[in-house]
Amino acid sequence: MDRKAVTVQDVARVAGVSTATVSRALSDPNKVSEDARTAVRNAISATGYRLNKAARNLRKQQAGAVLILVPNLGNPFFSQILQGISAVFSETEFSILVSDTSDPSERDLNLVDYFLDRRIDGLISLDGALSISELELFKHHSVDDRIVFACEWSPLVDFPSVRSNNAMGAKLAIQHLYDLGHRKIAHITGPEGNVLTRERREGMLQARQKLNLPTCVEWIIRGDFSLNSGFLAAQEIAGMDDRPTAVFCASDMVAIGLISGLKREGISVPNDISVVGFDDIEIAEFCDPPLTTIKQNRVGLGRAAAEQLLAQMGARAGKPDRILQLDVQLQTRESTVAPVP
Amino acid sequence: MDRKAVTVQDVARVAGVSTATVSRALSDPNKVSEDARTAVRNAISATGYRLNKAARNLRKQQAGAVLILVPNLGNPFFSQILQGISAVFSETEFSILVSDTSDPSERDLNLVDYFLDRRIDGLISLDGALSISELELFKHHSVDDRIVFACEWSPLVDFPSVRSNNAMGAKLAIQHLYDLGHRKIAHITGPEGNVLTRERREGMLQARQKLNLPTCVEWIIRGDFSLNSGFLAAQEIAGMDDRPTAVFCASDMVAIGLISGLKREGISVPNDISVVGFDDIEIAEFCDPPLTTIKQNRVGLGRAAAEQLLAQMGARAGKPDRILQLDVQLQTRESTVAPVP
DNA sequence: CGATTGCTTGTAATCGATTACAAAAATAAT
DNA sequence: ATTATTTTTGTAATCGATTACAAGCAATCG
Repeated sequence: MDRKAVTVQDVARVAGVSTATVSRALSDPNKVSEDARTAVRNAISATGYRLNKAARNLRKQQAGAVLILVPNLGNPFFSQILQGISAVFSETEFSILVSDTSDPSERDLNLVDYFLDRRIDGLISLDGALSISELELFKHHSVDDRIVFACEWSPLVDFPSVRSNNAMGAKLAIQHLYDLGHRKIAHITGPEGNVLTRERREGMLQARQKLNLPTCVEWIIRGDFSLNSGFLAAQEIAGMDDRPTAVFCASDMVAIGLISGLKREGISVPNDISVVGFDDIEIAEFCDPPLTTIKQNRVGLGRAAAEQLLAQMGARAGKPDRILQLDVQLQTRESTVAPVP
Repeated sequence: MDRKAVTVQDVARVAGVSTATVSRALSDPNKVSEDARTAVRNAISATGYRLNKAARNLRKQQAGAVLILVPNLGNPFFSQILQGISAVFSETEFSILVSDTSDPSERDLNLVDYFLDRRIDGLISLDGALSISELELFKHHSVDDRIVFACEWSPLVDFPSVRSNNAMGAKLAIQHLYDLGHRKIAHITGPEGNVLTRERREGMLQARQKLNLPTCVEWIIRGDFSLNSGFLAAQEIAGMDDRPTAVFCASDMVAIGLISGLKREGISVPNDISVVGFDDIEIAEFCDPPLTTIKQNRVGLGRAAAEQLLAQMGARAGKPDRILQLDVQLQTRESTVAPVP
């Protein structure tokens, strides 16, 4: 670190070739003769040469990094997607920067500045709630072809996106409860304005309609994906005249909060009320009772998003501009049973 | 993005000064006259100039980034520390790179290469299990003064470290159980070789000795911080001739798995056995029963580690604390009660 | 045999900001 | 008024890799 850096110049001198040849030997070996190639290789190991990324980035006008926008780093759900993304990029030249959009100290920095400052070459956003002005800036500076949404997405633009089939998940959940014999099914939603909330609620309403299930507005309870919102919903349900026999929750966290709350109200799960979650977080299996839920392939989702971004950054000509929807599965456990007659 | 970049040259021309003055106006404004400063400021907004990080980094021989090593990104415990780290660095010039040490694809790359390739200026490791060869390489290339451990640390070296007072946590847990009247207290450890496992076990043994509690080897059960290891430990406990009346778990996840497993065995928490966790993860409050646990200040820990690294890198006036130990608190909930006589 | 093509190589400009050095201007001191 | 000192400024070298351009050389072709 301290000793003066070894540069291509040094390698060139030792190898008895020019710097251009060294550089070519590194980036595109077939452009160089066999002799030169081995000479360079030897010189590199003799000198202990290491390529300087900053110099390359400056010359090539790139950053060598991508930014991952996470709504909440403290949420295990997102961090597993991050794991998938990380796995893909670790095999490339790109480093990954991580930024938490819930962090107010990051909020003052315009996202597009990351691009303009040449700090990143691409962006994966797990946050669908980017402001319209931010999104317009992306287009205005024409960096919109280097952005991918993962998990969540913005309904305001048609950027490429990788997501789970949320509507399908909702349908699987409702169908499962229906098959068990439930007819009075409640739903605890996610936060208003969130695309996942919308997709899951729509999917549920469609399934409900198709099965001719009664729809009681009281049974659609506003939540926000959090443990606490589930806990609060339990009180609401406990106070209902016409109680549902099953509840489909927009997330596992809500479901766990709900179960905790229902117990507090003296209502047993699954005996009195069946509960279905969404996500299949790790802990779902160890709840009491173990949670029936909709399983998302989070790591796969991250991987797919990363691959998509790499494709876009590589082949700028053919932009697939697609929406990739990953299937979800019903994971049956013990929080759902047939209703007592 | 596409249009030719605006450089200091352009700003200099518009402002009617030299590039040196522009650069100085940006990095050290008091080195420049008031007139020049405003002229530069105006020229910058007139031209829409943005500083090119790659060029600066090249010239200043730095990377403008720090690497955060996380043992497992999918674990919410670590990601909250990350949140604290992120909050600090977002106010600086540094970007944060994140790498998952459990990811095999990252394993082939020597960590010290990140430094040698000038991709990072500093490193925060949440993983205490770095190999001795890796640690020696750090010293050999004298980058060891730009490394900080957070949460975990390596007993093989004396790099600066920010950690929770794990022994204190263990003592608080044992004392709490003792005060409730428990005398037969079991412990489910973390994975062997882990420093946190060691600290928590030692702290527990010390507290136990001080209180003159019986120590039955059977009551020290090997775990690995995971839900499943807690679940398995339940079976072990159920099969004991002399059952403990309380269990202190090395992590909340273990505790939750344990409670789930005990229920499966027909053993009730807290009526038959009291349980204490460690970490106070968000869900601990919503378990059934809500979990008594040792609360760590994870975000604070991340912040402290970040501040420490900044101090070491010289970017900030700093405290030279080599080892910073953060206090932990007992969080009493309903998983612990007095034992039935 | 001269001309054309293809492969390999080297020279030198380039990416954009920083800074050593020296000169110029402004201020203080004698 | 002159010298010494400080402040402000500009010129040009520098960081290290990439690549446009041109040239050298051998092989192929008519």
